[in-house]
Amino acid sequence: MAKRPAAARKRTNDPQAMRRRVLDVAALAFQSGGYHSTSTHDIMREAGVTGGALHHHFPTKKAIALAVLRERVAQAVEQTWIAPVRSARTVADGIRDIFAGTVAALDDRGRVLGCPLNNLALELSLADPDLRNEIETIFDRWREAITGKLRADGAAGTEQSAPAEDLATLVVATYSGAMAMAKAEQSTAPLKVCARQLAALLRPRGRKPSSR
Amino acid sequence: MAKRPAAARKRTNDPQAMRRRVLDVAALAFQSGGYHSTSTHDIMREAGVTGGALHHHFPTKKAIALAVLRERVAQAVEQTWIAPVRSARTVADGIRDIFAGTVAALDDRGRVLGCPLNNLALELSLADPDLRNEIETIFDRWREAITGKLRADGAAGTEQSAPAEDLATLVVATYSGAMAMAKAEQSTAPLKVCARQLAALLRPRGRKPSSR
Amino acid sequence: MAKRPAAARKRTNDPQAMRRRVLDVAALAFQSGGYHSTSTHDIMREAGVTGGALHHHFPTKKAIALAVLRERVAQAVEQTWIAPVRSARTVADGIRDIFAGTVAALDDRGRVLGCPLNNLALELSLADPDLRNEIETIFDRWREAITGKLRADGAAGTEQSAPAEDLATLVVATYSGAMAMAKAEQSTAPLKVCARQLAALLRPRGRKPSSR
Amino acid sequence: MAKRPAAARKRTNDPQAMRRRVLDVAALAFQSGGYHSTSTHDIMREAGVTGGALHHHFPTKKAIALAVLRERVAQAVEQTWIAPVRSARTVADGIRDIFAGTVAALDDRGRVLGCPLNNLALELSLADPDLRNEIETIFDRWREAITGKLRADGAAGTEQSAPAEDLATLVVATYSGAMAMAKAEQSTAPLKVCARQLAALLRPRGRKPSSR
DNA sequence: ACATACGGGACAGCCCGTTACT
DNA sequence: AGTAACGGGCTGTCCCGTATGT
Repeated sequence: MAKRPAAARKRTNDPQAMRRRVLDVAALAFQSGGYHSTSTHDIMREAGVTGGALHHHFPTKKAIALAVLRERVAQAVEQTWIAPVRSARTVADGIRDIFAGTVAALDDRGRVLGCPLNNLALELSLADPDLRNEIETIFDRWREAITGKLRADGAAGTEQSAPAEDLATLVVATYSGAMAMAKAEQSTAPLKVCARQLAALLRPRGRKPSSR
Repeated sequence: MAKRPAAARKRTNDPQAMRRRVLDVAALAFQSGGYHSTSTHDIMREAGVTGGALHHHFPTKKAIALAVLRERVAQAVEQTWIAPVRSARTVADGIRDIFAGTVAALDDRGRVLGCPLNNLALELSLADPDLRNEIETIFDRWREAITGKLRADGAAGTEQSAPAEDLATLVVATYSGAMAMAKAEQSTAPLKVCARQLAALLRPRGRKPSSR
Repeated sequence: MAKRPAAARKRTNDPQAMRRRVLDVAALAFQSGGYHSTSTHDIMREAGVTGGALHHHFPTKKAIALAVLRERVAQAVEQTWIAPVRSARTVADGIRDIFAGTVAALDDRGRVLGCPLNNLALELSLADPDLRNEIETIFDRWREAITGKLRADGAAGTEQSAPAEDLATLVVATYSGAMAMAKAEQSTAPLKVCARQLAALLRPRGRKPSSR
Repeated sequence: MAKRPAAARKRTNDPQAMRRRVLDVAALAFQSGGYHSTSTHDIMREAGVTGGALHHHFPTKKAIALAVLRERVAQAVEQTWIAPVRSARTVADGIRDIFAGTVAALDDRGRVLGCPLNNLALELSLADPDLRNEIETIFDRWREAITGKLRADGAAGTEQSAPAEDLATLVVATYSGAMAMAKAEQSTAPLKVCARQLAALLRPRGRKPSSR
């Protein structure tokens, strides 16, 4: 009672899988070579998708970038930062583990590709307002997750010397910058160093901080 | 008996000026739109240079990028960071002033173009080893200048809790990351926040900060 | 137990209305921008029709063109020329009124789109024999209507100096050419001028024209 | 001590020849298939020109169309209409000869390609203001040449019953329309018919035509 | 030192048509 | 009858680099 003979090669419509494949390929390519260096043909070839199909799902290259930001980069930030920070005992613990995890992942791989958000942020922020907006949103959510956790820490007795928002900004900035340096030097050293510094900064100081 | 009247003569043999013009234009274009988004024709048009002349000075586009890194970006880092840090009273003072100066400069202008070194670093580090090398060198010099000054501070009695190299890395990373966020948000707020945090961090512990 | 609520139901099975909408949209688009400049997607979007539905009614783009010629352009010629000429008192009167009506219609609208038959004739006559054939047929019917009326006029006492077929050809050619010039100049002036000339030509010789 | 062996294939820069080749090919292609049906690749292949060279001389396809209008179509109108009309004994004679020449030329060839000006006029007048402007200019010059000659005829004793401008418009419109019909029917018959009618119209009234 | 002409190959986007599916 | 996914190929444009010419 098979509806279809196995021999006949048929096209099977599976838009979600195709869309997923395209975004996976594009996300990797954008991170490896950047947005402008990645041609739509590269994506098509790599994802095994024809031009017509690609154009059906993403009318322009920018649409791919937007979807990558929304459905891949945001998700990556969520998985590697937001969720771990929230589930960590304290922010300091979370950050330490996140840095350590990132370093381990990079050491496993050969090349340091850098932070996907940062890569696209620097390349596209000035190029297009829509993309910039999306990028900003991801940065905001990232920062807010840390802010929230810092406040929770404070409420739990771990006092901080500075406003939670500011500390969160510092953390995000330092991570981003360390990633940029790691990419430029092709070494995880900057990440390790910055992890230590941030840990020291976030560690409750032995005695009450004088004031400020 | 010249075919063209002297008045219409446009060609002024001044290779150095031409080279300078090309690099100025390219440096700005690379920062505004990135390396790949800037075509050689853009540069030619903007600099008022023909293809032949451009090719005479820079055989390839990569050569322009290299020259921009060596003669413009390195110089910018030298002027905005290395020299000020060296001539400052302490690292903390220097950094505070540098951040303040950067913020002021950005506020004057409309758009936040980001750190030229960082921009090119993220776009080109993986694309070409020569360029990556050049970028790494600039990062190194930058960090070393801070390291040296931190050591001098320490010798002068201002103690630091962490190795000078590590603190320098943190400073560079934080500045780079803050610049990335500033570019993404088109706001100088991240720079201001990070400046405050770095200042607190570099301030000798145990006693009240002088003022500010 | 439908998956979609009845309110959101959009699909109204009305093949004739859909077909009519497609042809209306296509006829206008072909006249405004030409056949080749109008994409099937333009038509689909404008008519609110999906690709499959369009393909169901018209397997190819050429089929749309054929249908537009047969069911829209031919009809337009019939309405604006053939019927008015037949029902006019004399050919001269009919032509005068037709030109006047056309001028009035164009003056009302902003742009002079030109004669739909002429537009498609010049663009498609050489491209496809079937289309050319259809176009020729419409031209023939147009000319024959005028020829017949001229003969009737002659039988009624209004003599003509030339064969009716030739005069009809002249009228059609002059109208077409005047329309082309009107389109090129975006002005109805050529039509007005040619209308006067044709009127003078068709006016019975030998005695003074009554008026106008 | 020859600098180079004769066997080596050399590139010889001949911009004018290349430009001429491109325009010749484009003019023919635009007339045969129309502007939109002619791809730039067609032109490149046919003219033996590479993409880079084509782009150097004509940055856009529209630039090719403009040049074709200015340097080929305008020239064709000048050669086939303006010059002959001016050098003819009377307008009537000139028009008769021009129509006859056109018919002869078309009969020689297999296909009736139509009037190049008219073809482009109908296809491009609404598409682009610059092109429309150029087309209008050519129409104007054409009409003015006839107008001028008509006035000269009048001064020489051959009276006309209508303003010279109007008669010129009629002539141009009738020729254009006859050409459109000729193209649609792939026959020179409409041209012959219209030639006779125009001749009769331009013949001074009141006395029998000499002969022919 | 500088200018113009040119070579090829890519780029993103769009085209028309078809096929799977409801 | 109608929808959405999909196939490839083509479009105009632009790219960087080089060769020819002054």
